[in-house]
Amino acid sequence: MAEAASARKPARDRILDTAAELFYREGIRAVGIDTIIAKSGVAKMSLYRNFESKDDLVCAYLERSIAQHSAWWDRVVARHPGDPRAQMKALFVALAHWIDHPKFQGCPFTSAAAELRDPANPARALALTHKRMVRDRLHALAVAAGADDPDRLCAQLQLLMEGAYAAGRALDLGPSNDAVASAAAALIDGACGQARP
Amino acid sequence: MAEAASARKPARDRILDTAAELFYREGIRAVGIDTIIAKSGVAKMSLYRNFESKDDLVCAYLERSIAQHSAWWDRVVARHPGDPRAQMKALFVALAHWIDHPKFQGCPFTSAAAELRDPANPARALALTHKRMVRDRLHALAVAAGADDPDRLCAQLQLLMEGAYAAGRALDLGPSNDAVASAAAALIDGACGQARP
DNA sequence: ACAATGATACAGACCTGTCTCTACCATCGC
DNA sequence: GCGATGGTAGAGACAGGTCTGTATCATTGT
Repeated sequence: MAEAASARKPARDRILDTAAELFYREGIRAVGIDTIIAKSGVAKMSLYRNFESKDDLVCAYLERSIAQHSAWWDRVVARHPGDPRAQMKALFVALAHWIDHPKFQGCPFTSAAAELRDPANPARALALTHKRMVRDRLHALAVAAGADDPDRLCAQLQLLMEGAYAAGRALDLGPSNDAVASAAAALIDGACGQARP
Repeated sequence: MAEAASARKPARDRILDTAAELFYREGIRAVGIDTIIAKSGVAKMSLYRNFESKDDLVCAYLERSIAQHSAWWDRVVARHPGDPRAQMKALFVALAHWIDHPKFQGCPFTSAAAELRDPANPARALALTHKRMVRDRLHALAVAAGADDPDRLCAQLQLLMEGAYAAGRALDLGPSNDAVASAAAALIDGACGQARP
């Protein structure tokens, strides 16, 4: 009776799962509607009954990715309650691990913004809004850690974060995970003085 | 007798100029052949007589960009002969300026790699080869500057470089130019000990 | 019987690449 | 001098494919 889990899920979920995997792995513009419906075993009308358009599907994909990223961030931060400096460092260690994952293909939001240049594209707006949210979170951590210049530390760390995404498998620049965490630690320690361990 | 310079240039140059501007500003996949020939005032057959295919044109665009980037690098480095530490820092200061230029739209090679995911695509290969060349150059500078761990410093600096490209206008993360140069200086000085000024 | 879904055909737009035809202009034979 | 010739380039039609999105019909599970 019970089939494979994927077939039991409602059509909308199967579509979104397939679209997310393909969009991330092969790019948004490179993946057509026909490919998505073929790979998810769904009728085209089931897709267009659940999503207004491809753009709408792309937005749903990005929104789900934002939620996943946010949950990941919360999980990492929760491992060092009350210690913002350790939280920041842990984020970069976790990022380094994610970059080494075989399925890693760069930052989905940066890639989406690179593919969708039209400033009016709602998917692009989603990606940019997310980046701004990450910056705000980093900034709050920098303030909490007592950085001498939180703005600067926050900007530096986001540069590093973006660089780590870009230089990972997306550009296959070899093992850079060590460099990510060490550079972040150097910048954090340098900016927070030697106050409170 | 003498017309505008643009009209006097041979067709191939006009095509390449137009394609480079459009590819960089709007993305490679977003710009079609018809747009290029319309904007450069050239016949379609003139394009296909000078370039085998669109892929070939994309490769020519990237090759020219590589040459321009290489010349830019040489110019910056030449300002501090025999002083690799100053050369590295100057590269990041120059990069910060370039990021603030109104026409800046991210790293053309990173964008190309994000748009062209097929590993067999020759344009993608060009972009990745160029990134590797940049790393080698950075590595040579790190060695010449007497870094304690040149591999690590080189990796960190390239992370920073990629991050600066990604976090610039491409993601409009506000003024980060100061952060780029200061982070680079902090990493360089930290890695080179306090030896030779 | 009914609602959701699969399958498929189709319309309209766009994209790459080919083909034909014409115009211009420099060079060469005479 | 001067007309013929050949190379370069503009204009536009066209073929073949792909993409998004719609409409129609069959199927299945309850």
